Amino acid sequence: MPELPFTLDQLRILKAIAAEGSFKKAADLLYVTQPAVSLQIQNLEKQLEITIFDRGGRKALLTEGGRLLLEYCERILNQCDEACKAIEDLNSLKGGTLIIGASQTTGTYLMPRMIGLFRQAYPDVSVQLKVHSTRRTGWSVANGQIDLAIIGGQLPGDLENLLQIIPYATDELALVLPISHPLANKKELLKEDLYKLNFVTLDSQSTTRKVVDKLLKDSGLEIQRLKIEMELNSLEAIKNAVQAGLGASFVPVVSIERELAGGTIHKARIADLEVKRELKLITNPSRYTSRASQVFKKNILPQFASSDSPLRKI
Amino acid sequence: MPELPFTLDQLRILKAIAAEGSFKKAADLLYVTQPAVSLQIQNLEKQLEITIFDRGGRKALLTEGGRLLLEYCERILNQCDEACKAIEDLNSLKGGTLIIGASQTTGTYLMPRMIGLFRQAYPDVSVQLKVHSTRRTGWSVANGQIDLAIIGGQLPGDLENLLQIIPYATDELALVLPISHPLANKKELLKEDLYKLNFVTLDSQSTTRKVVDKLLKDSGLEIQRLKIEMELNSLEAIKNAVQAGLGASFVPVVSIERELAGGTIHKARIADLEVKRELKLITNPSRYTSRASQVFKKNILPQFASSDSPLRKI
DNA sequence: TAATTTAAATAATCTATTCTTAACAAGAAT
DNA sequence: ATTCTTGTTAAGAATAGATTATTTAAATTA
Repeated sequence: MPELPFTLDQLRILKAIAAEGSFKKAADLLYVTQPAVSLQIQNLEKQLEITIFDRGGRKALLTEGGRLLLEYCERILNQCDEACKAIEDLNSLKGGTLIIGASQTTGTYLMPRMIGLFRQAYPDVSVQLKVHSTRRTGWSVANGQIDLAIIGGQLPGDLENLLQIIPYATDELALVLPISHPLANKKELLKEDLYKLNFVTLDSQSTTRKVVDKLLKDSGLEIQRLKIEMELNSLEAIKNAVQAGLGASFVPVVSIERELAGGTIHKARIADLEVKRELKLITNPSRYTSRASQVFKKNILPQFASSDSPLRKI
Repeated sequence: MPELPFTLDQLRILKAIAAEGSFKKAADLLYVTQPAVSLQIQNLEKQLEITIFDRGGRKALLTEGGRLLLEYCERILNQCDEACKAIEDLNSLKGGTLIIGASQTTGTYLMPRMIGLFRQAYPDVSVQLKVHSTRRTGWSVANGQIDLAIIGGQLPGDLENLLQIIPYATDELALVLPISHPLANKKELLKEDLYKLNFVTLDSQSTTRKVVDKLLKDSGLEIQRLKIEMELNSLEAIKNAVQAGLGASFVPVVSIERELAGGTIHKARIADLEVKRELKLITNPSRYTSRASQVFKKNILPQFASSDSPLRKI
């Protein structure tokens, strides 16, 4: 290794001697014996080919070269201290960045509350939320652009092997009706009743739409027989449409908490059908897991998958 | 010794890996084996309690903590490089300061030319000239405020033991007369002639004045019989007075080179008297001698004590 | 899918640094 | 003069760090 002309230890000794004006006191300060200090300074002087201290008089005084070196020395040691502090902050979550991925739905209704809770606990960690399709989110986790993500859809097969996929909670896709709708009075509906409804849905590219279609199909419904009044591109739009009496829809329960509490929308129960999807936590097992990421996973996520939450814990 | 969480070598390795994207290449770059690199990074990660590199993929990629550390790392290493350069410059006389002491006379007539020569050779070394009394100059050398000095007077006894005093050159104190003076025509004068002259002298506190008085006394002259027309406080004033025909004076030859060359003043020869003093170089043997000081002493001084100079070399 | 290649981790050994203790020298204080 | 303090020198001990050899894991190639 092409040698550096000094070590940090030597610089620390230099600084201590300069401050104390004595080799002995510097040695005490650094908890080493005095010869160790002498030797290190001698090495330093030999390597730099300068004299650093005048040892003649009562005190050890810096020479011109010594003063010059000391200036740099202090700057270097300060930078070292700062580096240590920054790393400590990172370790104790007083700094750093956590990048979270989510789909449109979870990103809109779930993540804001989670992130709020996290930042309440760790206000010095900055959090970025990246809302993308399930597919793109998966890839971002795979190549490290995202620390962790929660997705509701199905990942492409090749990604499933690369990523760690942990079932996290069950998200019910509730059938909602306008409160004025005739069927809103019935205690329980049956699958058959769905054919009588007019639906307002997300557009067919949307993950949630695909999930709903698949689940309905899997449960034996003929989805082409369902009447779709209109396709909208956001859950908010759909909720407004439903509330305005334009039709029914399957929407994630997380998205209608406020409306249910306010009684502005009706959530129907279907006796012979339960439409639900699994929300999955995905991480990249082959990558470094930041402290912030670990904490988020361990402390924040469980609070949103408890029994009193609209999400059912698995 | 309370340990630092990292060494400069570790930082250099970190930087190399970050630059090359590979432990192996970093090892080659630093002329060490790959395990040495691995071990050092492992130590670094252990000591800082962070993961620095993602070793999973094809390239070694920095984690968030790694990037953070790298930033400081680069700053620290840059400072180290700068420190080395500054020290090198100092060693090669491309920097630094040389502080020279002198009495009024040498400071006025000798040092400016010496310093000029020195700065021609080493333009990057800044030179300070401190003109003080012999006594004060001596003390300044003793306590390190001055690197070296040339003095013409006598040092206090206690300083003589502390300092290294090297006879450097002989400075003749020439008797000068107005060119129109009757005695200016005589080839040689005798001591006795001095009693016939009117003198213009420096005031009695001046070192040069004291030296002249002492030398004349020692040579058997009755100095109280010498007629002093007036006392002035600078050699320039005296020279002007002599040239104006107001009287004679003993002045250092270094101070009248120009006048002699121009024929505006007459330097008399006294057959049975030689008034001369020794110019001495004083340094502090118990102190660090700067490179600039060494060079000044070795290369510059001799040029001013050569045979063709008004100063006679010893 | 197996085989080859490449990079990094691990383990054992050895070297070299750097510390400590001890003895010594030089100044300052008593 | 001698006593105390401070720094240097020298020799032995402890430790950190490097090397070689081997293993593991991932990626490229056949």
